[in-house]
Amino acid sequence: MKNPEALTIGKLARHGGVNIMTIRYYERRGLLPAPARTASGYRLYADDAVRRLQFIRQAQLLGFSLSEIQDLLSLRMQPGTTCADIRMRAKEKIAAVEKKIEDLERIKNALTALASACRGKGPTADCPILEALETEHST
Amino acid sequence: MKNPEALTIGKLARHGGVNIMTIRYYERRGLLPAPARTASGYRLYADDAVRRLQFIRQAQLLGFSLSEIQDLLSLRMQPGTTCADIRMRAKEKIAAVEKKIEDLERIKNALTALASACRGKGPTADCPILEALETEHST
DNA sequence: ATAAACCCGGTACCTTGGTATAGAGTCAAC
DNA sequence: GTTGACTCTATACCAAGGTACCGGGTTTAT
Repeated sequence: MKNPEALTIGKLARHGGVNIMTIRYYERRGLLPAPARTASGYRLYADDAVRRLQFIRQAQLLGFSLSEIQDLLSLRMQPGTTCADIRMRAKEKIAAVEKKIEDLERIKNALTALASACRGKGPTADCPILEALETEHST
Repeated sequence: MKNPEALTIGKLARHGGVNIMTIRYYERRGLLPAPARTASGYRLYADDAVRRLQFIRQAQLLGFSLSEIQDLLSLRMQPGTTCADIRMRAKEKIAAVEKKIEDLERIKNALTALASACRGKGPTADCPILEALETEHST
């Protein structure tokens, strides 16, 4: 290991704040390219692996699944892909997030209605929340 | 099968709009009590099984996990449990849902900012979305 | 020169909420 | 009296995103 910029898997992991196994997992999934190896088989990563890992982590934080990230990464590689293609993925994700928020709002409203119907006194036999759960009711 | 209110598993499944396997799965998980059996081993459900299945389905729609539903069901059984105990579960769930909504709002805002920074023109090399993903950035 | 720390591949395991398959037995109808 | 629909148990499999273990080899530091 004479190359000063080469990282072993452990260093890359610490750098990126992830587990070593996660890195190997990403490689198996095709999210990280297979790196160079030493004569004894140790993985050696160049600096761009750090950026790549960063990319994956950030995209995950923004709600992209690993498959979607794979898609973004391969889009980026393909010549002919434009900024508009990427932006479309972002817009789709925004729409999906908005839908999820709406679903959760509906759930929250239903739960709030139930909780406020319950005086919080008495035995469970009289609990309006439990009663409501036993009967069909469009959320 | 002489009991007019006894349901085979298939009928219960159709009644509740779930798969037969799902019912057996719920039984294994302890969400549905083990029903009576015919001499040949067929499950025979009474009417309350329909209500129980309903309960599970409704609670799921409100965002409760199967474990939480199990908790609700056993609470209901335990003498001494009050309406307030149930209401507390509902309030906790409301808080969890609110937190999830906040997380998603933050994600949505970050994505929206990225998408609006992207003019949607040019090659991916200049895409501000991809650039942003490669650099640390608190969402 | 030897112990500690690191890395290898392969496989199995975890969570959540189910679904599928196989091989066998049972029930109802014609 | 047999065909077809139904049910049984047990086991395996799915997505998603990892995590853990095992038995071994390697590198580094003292």
